[in-house]
Amino acid sequence: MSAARLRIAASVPSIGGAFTAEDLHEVVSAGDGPGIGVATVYRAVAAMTAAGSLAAVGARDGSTLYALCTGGEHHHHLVCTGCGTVVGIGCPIDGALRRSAEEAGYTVTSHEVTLYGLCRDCSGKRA
Amino acid sequence: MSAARLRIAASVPSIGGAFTAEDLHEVVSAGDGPGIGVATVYRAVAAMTAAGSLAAVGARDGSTLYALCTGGEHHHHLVCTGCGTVVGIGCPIDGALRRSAEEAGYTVTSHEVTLYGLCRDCSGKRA
DNA sequence: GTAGGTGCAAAGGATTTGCTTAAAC
DNA sequence: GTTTAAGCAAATCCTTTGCACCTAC
Repeated sequence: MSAARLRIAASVPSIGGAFTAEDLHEVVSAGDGPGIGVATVYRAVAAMTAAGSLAAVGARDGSTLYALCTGGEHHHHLVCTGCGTVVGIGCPIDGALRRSAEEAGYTVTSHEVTLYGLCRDCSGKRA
Repeated sequence: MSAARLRIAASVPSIGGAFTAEDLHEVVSAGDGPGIGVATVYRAVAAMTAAGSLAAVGARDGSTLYALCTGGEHHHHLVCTGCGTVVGIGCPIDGALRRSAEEAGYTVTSHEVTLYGLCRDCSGKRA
C-alpha cells in the first residue's frame, strides 16, 4: 500500500462518522506532508469500498456519504443525521420478504438498506 | 396543472418501469407538440416526488432512477435490474429492528430500502 | 525494468438556477 | 392583473479520466 493510501486510511477513523469525499480530502490535506490530490482520494475510496472497509451510506447535498465499515458479516447502517455517527445494524431482509418477492416472480439479487435517525446526544440536544 | 406537467405525468406510465430524468425527457420530447425543457422535467419530477406519486429507486450510471409509486401506504420498491420494472414491497423495518436501534441510543426518523433482482421474464431469458 | 499509484488539471455529466416570456385564475 | 410555471441557456457541483512522473518490487 502506498504512502498516500496509508494516510487516507489513517484519516478515516479520525472523522468518526459519515463523510463525503470532499470531507476526507480536506482532512487528509490538513495533515502534514505534501498535498494529496482529490483524484487520489476518490481512487482510494473506491478501492476501500471494493475491499469492504468502507461503505456508501447515503448522500448529502448531492455528494455520496461514506462510512467506515467492519468488513465482517452482512449488515447495514444507521446514520445519525445530526452528527454523522454510524452504527451497524442487522439485515431486516428476511426469508418471508424474500419469499413474497419470489411469489411475485422476482429473484432478489441485492438490496440496500439505510436507516437515518438521531443518536442519544443529538436527540438530547434537540429536546 | 399545466400542459407540460400533464404531458410529463402522462408519459411516466408509458415507460413501464424505472427511468432516469434523461429517459423521461426523451420520451416526453418524442411526443407531438413543442419541446419540453430539461429543467421542466426536473421540476416536474421533484414536484411529483414531493407529492408521493414518484419515488427515487436507486441510481444508474450516476443518474437517479425514478419510478411510479402508488401514493398509498408505506412501502418500498423492488427493481428488476434487467428491464426496470418495479413492484412495491412491504416495509421490513419492524418493531424488533427499531427497538434494537433504540437500545443503541438512536431514534430512527427515516429509512430507505430498495431491493434489486430479476423479474420472471428476465430471469427466464437469462437461464 | 515494469507495473501500479500519484498529482494536477481538464473533461464529463447530471442537476439546478436566472431570467424573460407565456399562460392560468 | 397577478401569480405560477415554462423554456432556454449558462452555471455549478461531484466525479472521473488523461497523462507524465515517480516509487516499489
